[in-house]
Amino acid sequence: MPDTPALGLRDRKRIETRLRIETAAVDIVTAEGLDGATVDMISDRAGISPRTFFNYFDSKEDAILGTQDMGEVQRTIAAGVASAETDDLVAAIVSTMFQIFGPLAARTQLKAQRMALVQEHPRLLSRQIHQFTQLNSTMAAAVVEFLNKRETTLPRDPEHVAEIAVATCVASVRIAVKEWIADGATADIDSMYLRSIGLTRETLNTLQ
Amino acid sequence: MPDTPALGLRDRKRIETRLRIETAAVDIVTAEGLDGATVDMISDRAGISPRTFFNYFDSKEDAILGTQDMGEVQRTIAAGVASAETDDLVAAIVSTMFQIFGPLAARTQLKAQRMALVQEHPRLLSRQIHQFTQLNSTMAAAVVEFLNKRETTLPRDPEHVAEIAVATCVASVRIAVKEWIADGATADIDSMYLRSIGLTRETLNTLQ
DNA sequence: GTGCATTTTTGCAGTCTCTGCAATTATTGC
DNA sequence: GCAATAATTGCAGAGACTGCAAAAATGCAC
Repeated sequence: MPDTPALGLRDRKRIETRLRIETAAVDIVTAEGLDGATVDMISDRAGISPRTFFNYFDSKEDAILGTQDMGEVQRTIAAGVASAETDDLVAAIVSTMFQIFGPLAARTQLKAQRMALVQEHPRLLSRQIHQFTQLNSTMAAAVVEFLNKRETTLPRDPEHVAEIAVATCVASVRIAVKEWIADGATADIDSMYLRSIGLTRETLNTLQ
Repeated sequence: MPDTPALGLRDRKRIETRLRIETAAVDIVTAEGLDGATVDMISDRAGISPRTFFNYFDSKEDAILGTQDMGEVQRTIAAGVASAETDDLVAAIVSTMFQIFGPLAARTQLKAQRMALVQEHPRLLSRQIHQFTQLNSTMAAAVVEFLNKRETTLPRDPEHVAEIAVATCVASVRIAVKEWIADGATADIDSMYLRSIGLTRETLNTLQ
C-alpha cells in the first residue's frame, strides 16, 4: 500500500481534522469521564464547530473509538483469509486479524489511551463489540470460501461452521490483546499472535 | 420456583406496568421502526407519563429488550454449569444456556417479536451483545470451576480457555436460535439444543 | 375507616445528542 | 480569475434523559 499518492490539500486537511477530533475526544474523556465530556467541549478543543463534529462522526462514542470506514478493513479480511497459504483454518483467521490490527503494535499515545478507555467504560466496549460483530460476518464469508477451496471434509453447514470458527478465533485474539494490555503493552505483535494461536489450540483440546 | 409468595398490590402493579411498557415498546417499534417510536408514544400506549417510563427503564432500547435484573440469571448459570453431570464441557455450557433461555421456548408473542426486532435493528443487537458479554464472564468463571473439578488435563490457562470455550458455545447457540427464527420459530427447544451441539462439534472437527 | 409513613407517579425545567436545511467559505480544475 | 465542487457553519428543532419537588397511590397501623 503506497503512501497515498497524490493527496490534495482538501483531503490532507480532512484527515488532519479527523485526527484532531479523535485526539480531543480521547483526551477530554480521559480527563472528565464519558459523561463529563460533551460534543461542545470536544469540538471546541478540536477547533471546529459542533455541527462539523457530526460531519466526521455519527456519535460521540464513534469519535472516541476513532471509528473509520470499514470498507478497507473488509477488503483486507477477504484478501487475508483467501490468500492464506496454510491449510490451518485457525492460523488463517488469526493471522488475518493480526494483519488488520497489526498497526496497533506501532502504537501511539492515542491508541493506548483509547484502549484503556474501552476497558474502563462499558458503553464504549459495547459499541466496539458491535463493530467486531459486523466484522464477524465478513470474516465468516471469507472463511466459507476458504473451506470450499480446500474441499477437505466439507462440513454440512459451512456458513454456520464459519461463524462459530470466527467467533472462537476472535475471542482468542481479544483475550491475547487483553493480556497484552495487562502486561503493560510491552510485548511485540508476534508473541501476541503466537499466544492467540496457543490459546485456541488449548481450548480445542479441552473441548474435544 | 413458586409463584411469588406474597405479592402486595403495589408490587403486582409494578410488574404489570413493566410488562405493559415492554409490550407497548415492542409493538410500536414493530409498527413504526426504531426511530419512528418515541418514548412519548410508548408511554402513552402504556398509560403512563414519559417521566415514569424512565423510572422503569434507563433507555428506550432497554424497554424494547425488556432488560431485567441479571442477578437471577447469574445464579442460574453458576448452578447449571457446576451441577452438570456430564464431563462434556460443550454439553455443559450449551445446556446451561438453554436452561437460561429455555423459558424462551414457552414463547409469547412479545418474545417472538422482540427477537425479530433484535435481528432487524443493529442498535438493539449491539445492546444485547453487551448484555451477553457481561454474561460471558460469569459463565467463564463457572467453566473454570468445571475444569478444576474434573482435573482432566488441566490447561495452562484455565481462565482463558474458559472464555474462549464460552465464546464458541455462545456463538453456536446464537446461530441455532437465528436458524430457529428463520424457520418460523416452529421447532421445539430440544431440537435447538441438538442443533447447537451439532454445530459446535462440526466446527471443532473442522478446526482440528 | 382514619391517619400517617412510604412509594410511585407526575410535571417541569433544563441539558445534551443528533438532524435537516440553507447560507457561507474554502479548494480545485480549468 | 471563474465556475464547480466540497467543507464548514449557524440555526431551529426533535428527541432522549435527569433532578427536583409536588401530588397521588398504597401499605400499615390503630
